[in-house]
Amino acid sequence: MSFQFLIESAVIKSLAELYGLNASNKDFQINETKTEFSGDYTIVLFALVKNLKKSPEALGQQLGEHLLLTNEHLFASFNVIKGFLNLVLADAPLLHILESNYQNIHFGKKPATHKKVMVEYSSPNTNKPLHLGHLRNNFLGWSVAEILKANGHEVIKTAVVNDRGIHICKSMLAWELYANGATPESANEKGDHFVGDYYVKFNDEYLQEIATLKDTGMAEEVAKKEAPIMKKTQQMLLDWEEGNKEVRALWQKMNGWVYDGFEKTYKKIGSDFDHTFYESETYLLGKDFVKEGLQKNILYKKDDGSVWIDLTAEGLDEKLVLRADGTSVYITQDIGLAKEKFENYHLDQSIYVIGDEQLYHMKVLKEILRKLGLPFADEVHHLSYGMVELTSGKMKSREGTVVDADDLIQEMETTAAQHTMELGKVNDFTPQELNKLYETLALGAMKFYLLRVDPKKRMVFNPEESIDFHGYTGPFVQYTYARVQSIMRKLQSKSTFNAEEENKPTTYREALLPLERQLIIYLEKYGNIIEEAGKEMNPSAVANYVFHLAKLFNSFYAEHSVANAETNEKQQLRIRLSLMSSLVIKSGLQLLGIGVPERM
RNA sequence: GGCCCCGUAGCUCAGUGGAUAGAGCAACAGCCUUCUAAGCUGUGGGUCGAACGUUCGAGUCGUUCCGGGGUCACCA
Repeated sequence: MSFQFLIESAVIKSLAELYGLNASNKDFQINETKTEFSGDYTIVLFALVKNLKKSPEALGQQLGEHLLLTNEHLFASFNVIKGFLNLVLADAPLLHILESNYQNIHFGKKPATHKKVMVEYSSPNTNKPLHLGHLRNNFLGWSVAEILKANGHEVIKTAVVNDRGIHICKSMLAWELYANGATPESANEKGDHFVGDYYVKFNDEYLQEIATLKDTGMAEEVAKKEAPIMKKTQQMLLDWEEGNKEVRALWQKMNGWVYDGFEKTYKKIGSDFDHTFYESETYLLGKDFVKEGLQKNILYKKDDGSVWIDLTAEGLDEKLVLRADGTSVYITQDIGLAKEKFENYHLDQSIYVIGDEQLYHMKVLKEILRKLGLPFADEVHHLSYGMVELTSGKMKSREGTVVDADDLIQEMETTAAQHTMELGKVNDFTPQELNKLYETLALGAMKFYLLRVDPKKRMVFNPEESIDFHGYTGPFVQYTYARVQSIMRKLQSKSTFNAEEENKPTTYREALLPLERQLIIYLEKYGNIIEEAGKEMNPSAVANYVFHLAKLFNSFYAEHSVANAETNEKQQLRIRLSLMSSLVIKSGLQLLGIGVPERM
């Protein structure tokens, strides 16, 4: 029962008792009181004024008095300024929140809803290593899954690995032509990078062949099709589809290398999946729907035998769903896979974490599912996110500006090590402990940096900024957690400190000080944040919250001492405040996939 | 060109139709014989892309325009 809800209910009740008004929470607004005014929560009265034919001031006065009278346990006082009724909460409910939750690791989380949700994210191609864009996708998908769990849903994390197709054949062919049997082991390279090199090699050769053909007077468009290396690749794809043993063996071998590499990266960044779909196993799905769609006249066949759907009435275009030769296109298998997901897992909702460049594609998919009359069509949700750009513009593999995920992590760890050494606070750590700390900080910085912005928006990756450990960053929040742990260690080492005593419920007689109040009120909102972040599927709401919480705690920390509190009662209170702050910070960071160090 | 998204401080971003638009970075000025200074406190910095409109009230909603991006593949 959040304060927000309690106040809402109290206001509705008062409006009924005072004026016989049957109001709902949509008829008025409750805001947090702005810092320049005194109060904790504010009722905005303007919307009510019309119905009640009263001046805002008079209404505020009457409502305030009535609220205070009927909820003396909740409110301490009120003031009215223009159309705003500012309410000050009493200490007792604040202390109650603190007392009953400062050790509650489930604080803010929702009870089970029995809603089953699948989150598909990551979904890499097996022809090159992961880059910065994949990181945003992975962090986002993982975090949204955790946030949905915190909202009480059952969540299944999945990846769809794009392991077949012409682009995969490109690296295979290049390896065959130029590798002389080299392997990741012989080259001493991570498997995904190794294969990626041959993908690059393919493109280099391809461009050269095009240039050569153009020199003979061939038009560029024709040259692109006629380049021998491209023809060989296409042949390889045909061989693959026919199940040619050698091609399949090569394919398996090279994909295996890539998976080894991916696994290392996933493990490092903490991505995990309950199930992985492989396109090589799903790409034939969906063809049945084409037959069905033709029978129902939802789809139509062109003269060349290709099958289309007309979505012009929906404001979209005509879209091919099956090639003239009867082979699937991307959307064909998507239709099949969508059904597979719902039927095999009995889902209530299916979320796709995919970049916004595919907004149109996903819209088309949903529309086709709807037209086919599939009952789950409306429960397909595209969680689209914006591209990550560099300060210099877009990442372009051709210009070598793609930020590689593994490199980036390595760089961040190096930076974390530098900062840590300079500060010299953990000189007694073992090398293992140090490495663990660097990893926690590096990933904390990266994840926070990529998750703190609204997923829907494009974002700029600024290397210097991302590596910053001050201000609105992961390490800042982690630091705040470590600070609390440090306080507790200090207290426990004191002979006067008694753990038994510390756990006894306390009755507080001294009034809460402003920062103590603010902290409790802010901590109490955590549940609302989880709910909001879940509804919007937006981890940045959590990042924002947890940062402000850390900020607030640090102000409190600078202003008030825990160890040398004025009285024993204040010390007990501040210990609980500190514990609860660190607990919520840890919990919130966990939802972002970020760990906390005990010392840093 | 059609459709979709975005324009908020020098930079990166917050901002459920409500009070004098906020953070971080960068700049400047303070604070470590007391719990971790990866911190705290303060100062400066804005025509919320532009114009109309709706509203008691617009950064937020609507229309138009300007600027940026995405997409409209028998690519994925």
